[in-house]
Amino acid sequence: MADDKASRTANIFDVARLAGVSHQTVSRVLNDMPNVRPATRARVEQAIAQLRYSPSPAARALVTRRTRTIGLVTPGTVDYGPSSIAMNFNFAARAARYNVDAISSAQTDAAEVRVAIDGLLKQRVDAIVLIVIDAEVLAAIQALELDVPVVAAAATPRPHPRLVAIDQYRGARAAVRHLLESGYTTVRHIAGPARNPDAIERLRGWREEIASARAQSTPPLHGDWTAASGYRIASETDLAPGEGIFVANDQMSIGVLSALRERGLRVPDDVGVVGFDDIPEASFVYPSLTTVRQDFAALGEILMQKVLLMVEEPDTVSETTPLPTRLVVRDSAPTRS
Amino acid sequence: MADDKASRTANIFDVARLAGVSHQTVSRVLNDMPNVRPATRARVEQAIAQLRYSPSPAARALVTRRTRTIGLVTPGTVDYGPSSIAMNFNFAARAARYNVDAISSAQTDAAEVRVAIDGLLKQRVDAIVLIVIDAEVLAAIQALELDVPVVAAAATPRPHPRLVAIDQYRGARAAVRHLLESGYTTVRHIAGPARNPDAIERLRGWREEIASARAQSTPPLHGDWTAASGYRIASETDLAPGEGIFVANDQMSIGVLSALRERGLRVPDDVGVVGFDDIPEASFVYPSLTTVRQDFAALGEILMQKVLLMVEEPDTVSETTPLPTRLVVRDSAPTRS
DNA sequence: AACAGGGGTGTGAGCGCTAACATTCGGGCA
DNA sequence: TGCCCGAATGTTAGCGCTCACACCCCTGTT
Repeated sequence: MADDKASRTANIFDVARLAGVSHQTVSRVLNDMPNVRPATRARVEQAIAQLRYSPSPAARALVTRRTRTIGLVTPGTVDYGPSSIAMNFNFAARAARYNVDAISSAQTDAAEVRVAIDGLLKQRVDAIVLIVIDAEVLAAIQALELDVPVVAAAATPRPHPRLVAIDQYRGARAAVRHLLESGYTTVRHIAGPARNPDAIERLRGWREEIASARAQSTPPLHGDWTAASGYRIASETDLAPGEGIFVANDQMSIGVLSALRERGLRVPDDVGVVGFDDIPEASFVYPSLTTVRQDFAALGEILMQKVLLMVEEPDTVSETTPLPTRLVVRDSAPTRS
Repeated sequence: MADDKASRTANIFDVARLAGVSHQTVSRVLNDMPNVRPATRARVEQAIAQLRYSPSPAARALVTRRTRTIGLVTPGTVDYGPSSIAMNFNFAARAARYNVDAISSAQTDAAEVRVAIDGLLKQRVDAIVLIVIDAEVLAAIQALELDVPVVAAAATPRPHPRLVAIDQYRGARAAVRHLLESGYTTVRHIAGPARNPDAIERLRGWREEIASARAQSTPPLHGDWTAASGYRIASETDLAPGEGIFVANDQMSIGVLSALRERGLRVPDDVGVVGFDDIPEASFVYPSLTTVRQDFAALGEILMQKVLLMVEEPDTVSETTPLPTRLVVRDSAPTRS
């Protein structure tokens, strides 16, 4: 198996020599530049294949000052929503021939995330993507004015050029409206973390829908997205039969259903429950969960589109309209008039 | 904000000049080499801080031929187990000051994964980590003999130097034993995908425990890890009261519980159910799920340890003993004598 | 017939770092 | 006093690319 010279991997000069051209011509072929005769191009491509040559990203990055790598900061959890977004973003990035440098960071405070971002910057990523971070952390990062584009997946009351989101607000309103229209007297809200942007938007949607329906308002109860927190809150809270509960995600809903069961409150007869996300298990819990479905695949694509735009023509970047959601009605809050 | 010269980012020479030393001395400081006078080191460090200098990974990679980046191939799903492993590996990699180049790949066939791996190789990653891939795909990759270390998280009957795993086999045996000891006449198995290594080991554990207890054997039923598949299988299968069901993961268990409920089979009175993974929702489904807990955090660490070993001293790499699991008993299969 | 122009290709420099080697300097010892 | 040695530092040569520019040759125009 001994190649020419200690069988080190081929470089652009090896290819050039084999194809009988200069290294610059090889470079032109590699970068799809015009002004290369088809016959020459073919010879070069043949040489590339024969030597199993692939250009060194390091050498390229050194001179172009672009790494074709995007830094992705994911929350240090395995929650369905964030994980789905991350995964779909990964697909989209690959389709655009970008690499993803991923880093999981518990997003407890700005310092934590700052460290993660600094790590990515040291890698000279071309852009940074943040997934549903704490609202204050998000603000802190936005204020940083890094010299690399930063795009975040997070909901806000008004569209922002550097944010991409699913329409949590309208999704929440639809969920609450459904409960009210199904005859529940009012709707309580078991919310996500108080500073999570998506949680805030769901809460806002709930609050405004309650207000516009002139239903009785109650204070929101904040969980931490986990089933355990949903269970705890639903166990401790004073719930009247006839009320609906809008839970900010499906995992917490599972905890809520468990608590209601223990307390002898029947769902949907005594209490209606609507979740958010439509996790794959939502149809199979008992009772099956009415919930708000989000199109994470589309979000991943849009995230990447925005990244490309910010990297390539930062000036043209404008607000992105949040993606719509869809209410999926199941047994925990069936349609009744 | 105009710096000296068009405010391009500082390089090693800028630091050297500011500190009044040669660039090589700066390099020595950067790489923690000995033979630098403490006073000199301090001056250099001061200059680094003042210029906010950070060394270019591209330039480094170009000369050292190491990128300090590990390629991570994750399945293109958001399943709890693989996601947890990926996340914990990410933490461990960061702790070891390595970057993670992540790539999600639907692991349907070897070609698919091959493309993902080739992409990582083109990035010149120092090592590749594969997460619970199809067994045949795994074999195909192992056979490839890439010139980069490849470590996989996947269970096998016998330990392998390039694999790291949690002891699925013994976990499965414990689960099945628990059901038998609790009085169920025999235990059926709703397995994972037929070619998934972890699924295969869980199946093997089930089969051998059944055999050694001389309980009646039944054919395994293969799902695809989703609640929907668990539901479908449990709906279609002929189940006798008094039997236990060992389900290869918790999501499928949720589907199974749903199907049993519809069929009027009570859990645990008529049928006992044990899952695998101990997802955070396991305590909150109805009835709460007896399951096998895996220590994904530890697995992530061990994965990284193995990677480091393979990168730094490939010859000393030996088999790793699979990590133990823990049976968590809840209502779907309580302890009874 | 001379020349402008452009497609096709080659040459040289330099991106920012590390590795290898060269040099300096200050003792300790004969 | 001179020499040697090792610690501390400097110098030079690439790593493998792209960019800017130089060059060639053929065609079409005046």
